[in-house]
Amino acid sequence: MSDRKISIAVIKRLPRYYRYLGELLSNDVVRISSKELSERMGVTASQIRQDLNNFGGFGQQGYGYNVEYLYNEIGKILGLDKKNKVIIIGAGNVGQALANYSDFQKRGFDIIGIFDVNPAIIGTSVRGIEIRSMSVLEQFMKDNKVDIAALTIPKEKAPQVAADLVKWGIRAVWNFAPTDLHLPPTVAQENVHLAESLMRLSCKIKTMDEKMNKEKEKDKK
Amino acid sequence: MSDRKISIAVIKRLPRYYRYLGELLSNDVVRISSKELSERMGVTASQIRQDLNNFGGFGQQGYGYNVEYLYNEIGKILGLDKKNKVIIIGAGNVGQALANYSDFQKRGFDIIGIFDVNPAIIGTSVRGIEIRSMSVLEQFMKDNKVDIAALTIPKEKAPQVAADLVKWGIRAVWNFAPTDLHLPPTVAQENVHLAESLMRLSCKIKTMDEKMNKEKEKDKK
DNA sequence: TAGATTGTTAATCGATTAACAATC
DNA sequence: TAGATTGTTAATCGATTAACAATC
Repeated sequence: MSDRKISIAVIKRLPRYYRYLGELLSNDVVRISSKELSERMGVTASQIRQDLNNFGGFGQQGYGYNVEYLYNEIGKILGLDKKNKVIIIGAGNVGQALANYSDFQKRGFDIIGIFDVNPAIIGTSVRGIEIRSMSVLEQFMKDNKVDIAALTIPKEKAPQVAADLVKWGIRAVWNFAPTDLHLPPTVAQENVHLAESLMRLSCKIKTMDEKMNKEKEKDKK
Repeated sequence: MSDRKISIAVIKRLPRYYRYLGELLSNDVVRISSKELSERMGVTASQIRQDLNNFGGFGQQGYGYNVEYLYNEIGKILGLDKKNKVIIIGAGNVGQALANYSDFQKRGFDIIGIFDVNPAIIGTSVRGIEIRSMSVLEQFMKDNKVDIAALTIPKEKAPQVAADLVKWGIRAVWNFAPTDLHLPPTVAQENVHLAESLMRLSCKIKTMDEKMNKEKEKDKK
């Protein structure tokens, strides 16, 4: 099997393929060619074939790709064929939003615990999951094989909590705190930095303004 | 001035520079060299100099960069020197989380309206902002110069609402719905696809497992 | 068999890194 | 002036696209 190292660029695109294939599947489309998929997705057919070939030949010459098969194979690559146990650290607005987001459960991500330091909410429930005290987190980690921790806590606390989680055997950190965590290379990491996303959006508005101004100037001449 | 087209790769990195410079600034650091910044951020000094030079010479040979000046200049590039008016479409969990996130206000993003279709919550307030009916959105857009709309609504409704917003003059869409919006090239767009981020995380766990298994096999020999 | 479409190699493009002259 | 560090050009690297032989 492939010793090829899958580039981060390819991994970034996989969930989007998965989403499009899921839609095709629910529309009862049986087969699709890289050309047709490329037109729907707005990418090149070449890229699709190149990407998929990183994982082995999923298609068939003269036919294309079987939608259901390809959907399932990409699901396996993404690790969606087995359950992941998730805990949420920080039951603020974002933490509660994650807990309430049913799509995650559907994809095999089971939220098995929510933790917070605020005594006012410890003991209450979100979606049937009790909010526990941070003081019982270590014991909880010993009792449960937790895969993923979503960090929705203030940036000041995030590095220490992340270090503790690593010590207690976490396998992946989904970081919503606006700071960079320095995790060992054995622990997977994904950052969701909403403030940065919003700044990029603002930056893009500015770029567009300038582009339009330039075009106006050109029109004048 | 520069006719250079700023690549999307550079724009993606700018908010992170901005964050690090903000931290240096609050630690009263006056000047910094690309070398020192590169060590803190885990990127090459070459890349920092290359990136910053897209926008003109912010540094000084033999000295480095003035932290406050550079911070403000990048802020301007990101469009943070002027206020942005933001509305939130969809007052569910994510919409409410955004409304409650005070960091945005600090950076000049003013949330001036929240909209929803649910009669049970229309009229109530989040952070002092009244939740309005979607039926008054068109009039609201006429009365207010809205820059950015955060879409935190189900994916089925997102394309139509986005099209309406474009018609009514929105300048940028911050899309949280798990679907691709096809906006005209004059409207800026940023997608936050949480489910995709979580899948990538799961994929990375898998990749690490395989890597570790391979190393174990090697150790056996 | 003829047509279609993949898998894969080669060519191109763009982004990152290295190197160094310019200059504070 | 000597040392430091930028701005910028050149070299390298990796990712994307094009092309086409293999094959269903």
